[in-house]
Amino acid sequence: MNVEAKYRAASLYVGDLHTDVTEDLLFKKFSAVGPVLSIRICRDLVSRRSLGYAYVNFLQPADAQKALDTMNFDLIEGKSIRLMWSQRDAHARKSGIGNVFIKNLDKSIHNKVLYELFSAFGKILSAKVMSDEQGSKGYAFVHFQDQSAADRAIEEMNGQLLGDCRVFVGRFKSRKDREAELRTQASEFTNVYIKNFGDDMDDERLKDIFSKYGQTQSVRVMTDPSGKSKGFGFVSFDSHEAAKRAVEDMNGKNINGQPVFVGRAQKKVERQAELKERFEELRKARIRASRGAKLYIKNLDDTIDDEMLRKEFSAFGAVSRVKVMQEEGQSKGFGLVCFSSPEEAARAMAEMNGRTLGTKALHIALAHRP
DNA sequence: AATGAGCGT
Repeated sequence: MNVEAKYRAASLYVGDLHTDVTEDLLFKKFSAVGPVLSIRICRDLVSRRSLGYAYVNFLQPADAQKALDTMNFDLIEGKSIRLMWSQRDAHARKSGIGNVFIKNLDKSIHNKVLYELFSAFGKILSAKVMSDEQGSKGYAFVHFQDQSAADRAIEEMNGQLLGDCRVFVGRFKSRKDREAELRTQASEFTNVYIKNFGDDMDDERLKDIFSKYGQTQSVRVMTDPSGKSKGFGFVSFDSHEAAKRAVEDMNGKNINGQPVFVGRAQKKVERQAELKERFEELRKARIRASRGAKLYIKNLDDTIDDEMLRKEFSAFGAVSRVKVMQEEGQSKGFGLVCFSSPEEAARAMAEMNGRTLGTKALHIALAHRP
């Protein structure tokens, strides 16, 4: 074995390091196992800030093995370090072979316990419970060296009760694969959401209306505590084809004399994510629209308030917002006026800049940050 | 509910 290969065999990767951890500290820690040839904490080229991982190069491979066996998940600066053999082949690390995803993991289960639980199935390259300042996030990854070990772990562990939770254990899927899978599931929906049918509705009648599209599994009109319809409900069909027909045929049709919305039922989180995204879009659009349409006004007379400012500026266009900045009910002497277009704002600035309002001459500029 | 991050001299 040449020199390089020999040292390679004694190199450990240390991940999940606190950024304050120094070479010195690591040297002291790992020297307790055996002679350390070198330590390298990887740092940002410019800021020199730790990237949160390091290499520990032992002189003897046996010492590296010993460190791996005895120091994995030890806490440094309160963070559990993750030890692995240095594996420089990116494909070997990222192929996903042998990688297992675990969710619904009892929060009391930490890295070491996870490692011990799963090492029964084969050699583990890396194990990690995802966590934040609050502790475990309830999901984890165990990367086995061999796919066969991963398969055994899935077979044996999926659905087991660990602590108070029945864990899910399955093959790891990349984000891309996972998203594709979710899209496929969504496209094969069987559950249908119906809204805007008013309060004159019950399960039986809703079932009557939708049964013509296929066999239903469950039909439910959502009600308030007094039992009154909330105007929306769900119909779950046996087949996707039936659900699809129901959506295609019923969406926009009248029930109780009003057009109803009929579409794929979304999960709550999915719906929330969509609403959030839509809200974000709206916010961005508003910012885009207000670019160049917002005036910053200084040297305001103390007596000028929102209403007066609005009145003065409305002559130049549609004022969407006015605000005289205040502190303890007292004008701070400056404010903002937003128009619906940059043209209106420019006109207002040309006409009003320097004009006296009350006792003082206005100083107007375009507000830069919308 | 949740499908990482991470590889140098």
